[in-house]
Amino acid sequence: MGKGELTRQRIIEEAAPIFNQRGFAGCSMQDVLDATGLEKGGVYRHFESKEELAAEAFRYAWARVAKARREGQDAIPGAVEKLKYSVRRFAETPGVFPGGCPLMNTAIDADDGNPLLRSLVCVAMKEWKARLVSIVEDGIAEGEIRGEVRARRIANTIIATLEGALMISRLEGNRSAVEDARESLEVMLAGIAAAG
Amino acid sequence: MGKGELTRQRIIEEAAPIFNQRGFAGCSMQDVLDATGLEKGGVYRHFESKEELAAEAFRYAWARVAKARREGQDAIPGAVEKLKYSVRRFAETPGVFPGGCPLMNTAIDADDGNPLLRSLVCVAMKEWKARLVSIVEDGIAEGEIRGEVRARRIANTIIATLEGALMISRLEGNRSAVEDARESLEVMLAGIAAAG
DNA sequence: GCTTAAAGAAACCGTTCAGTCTCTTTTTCG
DNA sequence: CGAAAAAGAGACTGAACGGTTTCTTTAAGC
Repeated sequence: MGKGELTRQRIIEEAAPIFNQRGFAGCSMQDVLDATGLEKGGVYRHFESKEELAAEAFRYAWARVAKARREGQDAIPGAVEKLKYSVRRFAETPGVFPGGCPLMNTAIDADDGNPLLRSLVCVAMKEWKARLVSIVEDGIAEGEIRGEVRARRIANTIIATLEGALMISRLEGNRSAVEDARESLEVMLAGIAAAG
Repeated sequence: MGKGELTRQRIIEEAAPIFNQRGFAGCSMQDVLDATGLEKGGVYRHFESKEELAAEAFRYAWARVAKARREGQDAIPGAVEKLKYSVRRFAETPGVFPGGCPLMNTAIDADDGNPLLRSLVCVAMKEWKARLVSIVEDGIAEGEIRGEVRARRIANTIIATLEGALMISRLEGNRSAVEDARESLEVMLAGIAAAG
């Protein structure tokens, strides 16, 4: 990797927390210059616009967060246990990235404009949901989860409850909401397991 | 109400949807001028800063949304039924106000800055949660809800799930997430009722 | 209807915005 | 080491920013 690529990556890594904390409109290029110590020319050599930088910053932030949340999940046996682990893992890592969840932040920030960022969030959401759906469907196929359980409903509920709880927790400055969400989701997940 | 008060109110009503859609930093005073048809002097006579206008706009937007969600709730008998009604009502009115839920939007927009807006959101959240907690506690007192149920956990879960689902639904452009959230919450609420 | 105060228009302020361009410095590679 | 290419500094552009001020118009109270 040449020096240029290295600088480009460094800009993304420095800019990502700022964009995540202040949003696209709330983060100026001057903020990025201050954070990186570069000048305009140094940044605009690597990105042709603020939007492109914001898009790369989101990609980076989401990759970091998604990886942290996924960590250790593959080793967990059983669909219900895997889902419970996902929930627990989310509740245990509310502060992996400065500014909260990039998915939620960018979704709210871009849902009434900025088609590029919006489409990136859409893809990220689809992937996360697909991962959860696939775990549920595996569990149904294995006879571990009751057949009438609707996988999409479970996935939507897990994502919604966790993300909503994170919003509350960040607003209130404590972890009670994510902990409560975790407990409620565990009860729900216990309820989808097949009898016996 | 004099003409001045009327104009002030009109500015708030016209500005609120824009702030809710684009966020504080993403909405310029020029946008407000365009929406109201007024000039700078006409707006700044009634508000001493953009922040004050944004605060009033949030107050207005949240009052409108909260009222719509609360509508008809008092007439519902029984704690569990009241909670179910709240959930159903939320799921039925995802688009009461342009730009989605002002509580979530402003929470995300202001959680890393803007203390004034942040504090207003905090109060709104506290009130909503207290309302739900009080319904659950009433249900426990009446023997309708099991005594070991933790009211705060129920309230946090309902708010988190609904708000998170609304975020997903708005991102995806359909109602499936809020419908799934409603179903899951109804199952949870059925589960807190006392046996018999 | 006249007077007075409120309301609004519009020019204006300094600052910051995203983005461009030129020129210098630093790599990189033969 | 030396030449070519890449990287970065930093001045500059014009537009948009939030906010102020002055002056004109409109509405309200007697």
